[in-house]
Amino acid sequence: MKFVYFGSSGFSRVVLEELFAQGYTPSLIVSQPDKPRSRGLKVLPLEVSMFAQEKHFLLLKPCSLHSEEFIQRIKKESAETFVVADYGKLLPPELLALSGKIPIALHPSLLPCYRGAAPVNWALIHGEKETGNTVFRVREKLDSGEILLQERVCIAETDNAISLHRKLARKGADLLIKALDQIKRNEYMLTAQNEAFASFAPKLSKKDGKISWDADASTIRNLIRGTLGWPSAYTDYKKITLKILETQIVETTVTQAPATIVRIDKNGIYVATAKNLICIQKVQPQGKKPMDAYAFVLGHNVTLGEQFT
RNA sequence: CGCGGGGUGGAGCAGACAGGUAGCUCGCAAGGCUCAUAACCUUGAGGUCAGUGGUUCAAAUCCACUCCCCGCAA
Repeated sequence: MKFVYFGSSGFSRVVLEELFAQGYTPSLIVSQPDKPRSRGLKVLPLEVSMFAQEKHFLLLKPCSLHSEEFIQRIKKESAETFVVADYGKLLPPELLALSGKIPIALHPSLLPCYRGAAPVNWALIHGEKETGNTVFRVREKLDSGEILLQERVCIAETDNAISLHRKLARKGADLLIKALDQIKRNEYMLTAQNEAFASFAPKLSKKDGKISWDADASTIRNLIRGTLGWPSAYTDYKKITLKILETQIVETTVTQAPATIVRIDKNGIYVATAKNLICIQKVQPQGKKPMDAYAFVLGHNVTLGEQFT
């Protein structure tokens, strides 16, 4: 079936790779324009664009989805459907109208929960035990269209934002394929979302990664899991900003003030929280590569009783 | 030319400003102590100090250039 793929991020790239691996190749890929990113003002293509270039797919990177030129180009494509996965912009009605059959999108949450830009991160931050994928009909309003297919996915205790994104992207591709086959045969069911249960998972910002040691250990650990990759959870030790990458909870009675280092051994740095200890196992100091927390201790004379800020 | 940190035995760091024997905390190896241990004690191996050129009697250290890694910002 001929379809146009809209996507831009790393998550979207994995989905696209899976579709490609299983023989579902879009006739055209639409990604976002290259943007200056990373240090040094370099203009780099986004993940989906890079994949498209590697595989020599037709690729468009329109600045505006409303432009006459772009609309005409899509019209000419006369695709049977559109597949959207983390494109990052809403598709305007005049564009959606160009999809032969219904346009569909993949969203890595159990809609109507966690609509928006960062559903996977927020599910982890909230300590959810379960999330999922939803394939829905693209409507003008964000993540609000009728549901075609939905699949539940367990969140493991060891999952983090990176592993869960990857897991959901792979499973999501399978779900999209199922939906594409249904659309092809005109054998799909649309179920309206229950607006009463809708919730929103907004884009994260750097501030969201700041650790409050006043919270309990599991809340802190969930933040660390949910923000891994970007923006990452961080705290300050003396003048150094530390990203906290891996932790473990140690259930015990805490007598020291939150943020106090109460124990150090080869497993890492044990820090007091409002409830239980959290053992920091892996960190990344600013300007450095990720390292074992104990390695950081060795080089920086970390001592008991010191506090993170 | 967006801002900034960094590259020193296997790991993390000090030494650099005020050039002059390669240092610290670990790890590793061998031995000892111990009921025992990730504890303690002895001893040991392991470095062209990212690279190239320059200054100098002498460069990890000063100067110039190059390569690589990372944080912020976007």
